[in-house]
Amino acid sequence: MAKRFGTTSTLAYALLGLVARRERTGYELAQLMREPIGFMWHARHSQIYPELARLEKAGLVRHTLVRQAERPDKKRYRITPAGRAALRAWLSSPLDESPARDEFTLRVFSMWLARKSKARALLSDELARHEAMLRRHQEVEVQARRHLTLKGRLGEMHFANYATLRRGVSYERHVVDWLRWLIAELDTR
Amino acid sequence: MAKRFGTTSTLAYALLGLVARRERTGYELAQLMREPIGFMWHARHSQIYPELARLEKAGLVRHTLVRQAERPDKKRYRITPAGRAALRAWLSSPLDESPARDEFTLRVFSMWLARKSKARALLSDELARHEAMLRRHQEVEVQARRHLTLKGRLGEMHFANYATLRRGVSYERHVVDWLRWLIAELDTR
DNA sequence: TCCCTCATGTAAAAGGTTACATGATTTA
DNA sequence: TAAATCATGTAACCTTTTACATGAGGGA
Repeated sequence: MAKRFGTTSTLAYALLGLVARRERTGYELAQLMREPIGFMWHARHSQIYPELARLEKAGLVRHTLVRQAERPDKKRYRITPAGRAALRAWLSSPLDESPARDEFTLRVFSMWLARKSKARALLSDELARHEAMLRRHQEVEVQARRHLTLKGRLGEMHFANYATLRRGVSYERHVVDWLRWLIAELDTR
Repeated sequence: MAKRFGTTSTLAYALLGLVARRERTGYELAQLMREPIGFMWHARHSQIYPELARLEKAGLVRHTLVRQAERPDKKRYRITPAGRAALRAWLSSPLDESPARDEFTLRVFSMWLARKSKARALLSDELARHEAMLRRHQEVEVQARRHLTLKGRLGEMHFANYATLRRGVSYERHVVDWLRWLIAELDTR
């Protein structure tokens, strides 16, 4: 009979998804939650450390202590078979659409209250930010494409990386296009 | 000297943005947080009613009681000059990027663990959902375009509506394109 | 008869951010 | 000398979800 694992949050699966790929310390996971996977799910170290403890209590990960001389000791976590099974089960579990929270678009919705100069500033700032993001994503995408020739499990893992990066590029491109259209419209009126 | 309004959450501005357009009851706001504005910022009635009370205490909205015979009485809220000022100030306040939380892409990131049939099911379900959303957005966009000829404040308000809808259409189109690419890639490998 | 709509709230719990706490080593 | 990196944690607070609570009227 299979064990139940209490309430398992999405953060848990974000962490499991990273630890499934290779062993990680809490510190490393906190770094990763900024950049590569952070574009999909963000978390701070204050949330990560307790969550790792919970995952370990549930038997989904286990850690070994790595003693260090010049640096603080660290805990290296790896996924257990139960953890991998939980992650796999989550993949095909029903997905209910996550509530949208887009503060920028919310501002655009009330933009008609602002003076045109303020509105323009808001839009061009955002455009600059997304143009920078687009460039950054594209650079990483080029690197990721190199690993694509691999076959088997490892190849599929690299392909998953590549697929999520493509999404990032596609997303930023759509935002940039929309913002450029919006700025042009605003200048015409 | 201008009054300070404690900590004002993004939800507060979502509500103010709606009440600035026309008087609303809490119940109506809760409906709106599902569909039109709900695509930008979502909230439940259990969050909305207390927030309206806070906004009123801060002097940003005021309500009048509307007595009804066959239905429960309701509170009709309208924005105050201070509320409109707060909303305007928020528009040009510094915007820090909101943390990404996209459970679907997170699943794609760990998709390599699943059997191909499961992965396909996950992707085509999501594709169907976004294709439906795209159609729905496009329909509303057509209606919104009709109001675009108006001039002045009202015209700019309708333009803001139209702009956010365009964003919705653009977003859904990017997701649909990405998912179609991903499914095609998966079938090729 | 049962569920949905209208209409407003409160309470408990979960999820997430900010701040507090420590301490050695390296870089500017 | 000041700040950043490595490395782990806890506590207080705010935000959001889920559940509890009430009650009349209309439609399947």
